[in-house]
Amino acid sequence: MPVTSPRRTARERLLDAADELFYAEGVHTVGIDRVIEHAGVAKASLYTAFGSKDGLVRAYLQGRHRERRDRITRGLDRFGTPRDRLLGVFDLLAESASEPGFRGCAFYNAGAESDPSGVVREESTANRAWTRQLFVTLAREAGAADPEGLGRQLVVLYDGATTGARQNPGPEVPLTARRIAAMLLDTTP
Amino acid sequence: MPVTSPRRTARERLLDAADELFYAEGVHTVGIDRVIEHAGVAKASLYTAFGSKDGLVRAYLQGRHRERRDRITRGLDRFGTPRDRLLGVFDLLAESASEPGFRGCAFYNAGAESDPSGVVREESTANRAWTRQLFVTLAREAGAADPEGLGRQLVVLYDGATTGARQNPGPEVPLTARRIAAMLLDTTP
DNA sequence: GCGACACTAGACAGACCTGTCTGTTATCGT
DNA sequence: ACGATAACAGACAGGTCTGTCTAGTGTCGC
Repeated sequence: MPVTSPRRTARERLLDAADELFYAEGVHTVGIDRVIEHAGVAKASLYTAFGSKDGLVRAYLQGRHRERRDRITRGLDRFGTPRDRLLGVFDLLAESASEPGFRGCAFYNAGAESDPSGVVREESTANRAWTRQLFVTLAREAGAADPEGLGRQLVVLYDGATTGARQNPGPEVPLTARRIAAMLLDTTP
Repeated sequence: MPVTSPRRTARERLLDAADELFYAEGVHTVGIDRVIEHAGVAKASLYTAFGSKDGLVRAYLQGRHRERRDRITRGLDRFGTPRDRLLGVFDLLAESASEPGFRGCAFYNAGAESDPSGVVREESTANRAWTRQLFVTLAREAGAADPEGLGRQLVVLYDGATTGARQNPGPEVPLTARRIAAMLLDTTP
């Protein structure tokens, strides 16, 4: 098999289409037919690859989680000091929030109109747990006296920045959060 | 007519049912039939009173906005100093977030899975504008050097607290936001 | 008493949704 | 060459959704 498959598999195209449509319009609003049409794929291929719409939604959210993790961990490499790495999370959010098509947190959006039990909840808590742990770790590396407490505060800022940027796209809101985070770092060294 | 009407009108019962069901399960998830059944009302009554489901959604959001405004303005009366009044907004959120059935911001939840144009967007921006103005006013009364800037920061905290409390009900997250807000007030007097 | 009005009950249309099933075509390892 | 596998196209079933329409019921002012 070649390194880059000449023909993308149906599963990949489905996942790409789902990612695009689900994020832009919502997992509930977008129906199966829209996804398979956008992917150029037969309906049976979806059900052999993912089993159900729930399975596709789960794969979509898992992909969002993995991509977000990779983007952040890779993006933080460019920052030198622990302090800059911590604040860098907000810089990266400012970049994401400036890209066209930014619509806030995919997990929150998916969960807002789904029954709380089920696929969305699971993937959402996994994603949130990772974010929280990221901030705690960065706070510890930055020499915070209470890394757990500072991590909790940073999560509030991060959530607020994401929510605000959703209604108000652009880097402004995340950078406002970044400024508050910097103040937290400075006053509790 | 008596002061308290003996029989609640169909419109009122519909609005109550919509408020309960839409907030708990989402405007998109809950269908017309669920609402009229819960209200004990005929379908025609809904369409003569509100014209369409969109009309009912708009009335639901307007009611949420009005109730939230009243609860906050009334709730802030118990606080004395301008500083306490500003931080009191977070205390009130902590109380709301502790009530059973708290599910975060009704406007964000409704907007997460709706097309951006339309009813939800309009009511949502109205609600956000009011919140923002509230914080700017309170910041000014508290003697902030830059009320607009501080207001923006407080909105980020408020959004973060609401979002966090949705996934993690109880007073903890709003009180974390309150602590950060207090720090902002103290460091920029 | 009576007309206006608000409301109820429920059938119905037309659209859309998920999921299944049939049958056909193409590609690939052996 | 050939069987397995993957993917195609699309009809179909069964359900749910919004919104309309018909027809009947009660209540209130006058």
